[in-house]
Amino acid sequence: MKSSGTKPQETLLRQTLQASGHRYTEQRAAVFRLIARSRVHPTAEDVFLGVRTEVPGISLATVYKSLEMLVGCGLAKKLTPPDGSARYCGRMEPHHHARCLACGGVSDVAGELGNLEIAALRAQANGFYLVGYELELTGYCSDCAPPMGTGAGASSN
Amino acid sequence: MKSSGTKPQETLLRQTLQASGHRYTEQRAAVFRLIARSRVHPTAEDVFLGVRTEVPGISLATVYKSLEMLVGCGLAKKLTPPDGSARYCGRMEPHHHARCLACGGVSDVAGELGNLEIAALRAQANGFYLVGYELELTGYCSDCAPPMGTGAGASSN
DNA sequence: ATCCTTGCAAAGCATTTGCAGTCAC
DNA sequence: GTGACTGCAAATGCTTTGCAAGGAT
Repeated sequence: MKSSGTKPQETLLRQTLQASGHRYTEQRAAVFRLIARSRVHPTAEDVFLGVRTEVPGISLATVYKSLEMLVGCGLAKKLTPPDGSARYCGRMEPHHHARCLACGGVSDVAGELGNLEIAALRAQANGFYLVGYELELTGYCSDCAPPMGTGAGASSN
Repeated sequence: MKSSGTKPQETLLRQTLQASGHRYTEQRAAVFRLIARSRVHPTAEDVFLGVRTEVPGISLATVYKSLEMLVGCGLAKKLTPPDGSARYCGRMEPHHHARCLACGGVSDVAGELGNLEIAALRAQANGFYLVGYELELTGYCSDCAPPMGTGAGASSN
């Protein structure tokens, strides 16, 4: 195995923090590592519990502050389910989110909207300057059976 | 002008409530009317303040209960911005939501995802049974200038 | 040495809940 | 008449904040 003294991920964090006038700390690094690695969109509390194994003394307030700072720097994204607490996403490649109506879990779906679709949206969104988008799919994950004979249909609101 | 003693909107509400085993009350009707008519995605508090002009004695708790019930019946939709409080949407035609990064306002954008796009999502969402979706656009509304020379780009996460 | 960050505990909000009286059915 | 709904107020739970001590640059 090859080990480099400094992981590229850490370098990215250092540089991004510096660029936005923030300092690199053990706590922020640990929070970043955890959400970047996680695939389950942890809540702030999840991150807190997870990070405590690496940084035993960290406080929940620090986790909140770190998460918001990462979001501000573009290193994480905040998901806000209609129920319960906010969830964070550290994988920054373009993808959508699929939320299960039964178990509440949120999983990632690869892909992004096509250019035609985007162009159509721009045209419709009269006068709105489009910067980004967030597509959340709702339905039932493979572990949760749909409530029988549901007519397959996808409706926006 | 032609006036019918009972408005079609009220009938819809009555029937939907009955169908799901709930009762028709003045408070619920007022809440429903307000969000069905509103174009600004009011918060629970907004609804509370607005409905009080029609039903002076209504309480905030009742507004919350009514809103959640309407969402449960499919007569309203709940939007959960990453900041602040939940917003409700009573216009049920397919459309997207555009949230302004400057003023925080949410406006509607007509349209729905194309069938090709949906099919692609289904294919990607391996094992996920798709029921619906919610597309939120982020950017700057016509009243708020974008922070100058921003490279036009739309990125999902 | 400077000033940003941390950790703690308390505060702040939005939302929910328990309960007795009231109302729709 | 019965059971659901309302209004009130207290409770809950997530998130934020103030401040003194500690750490990064």
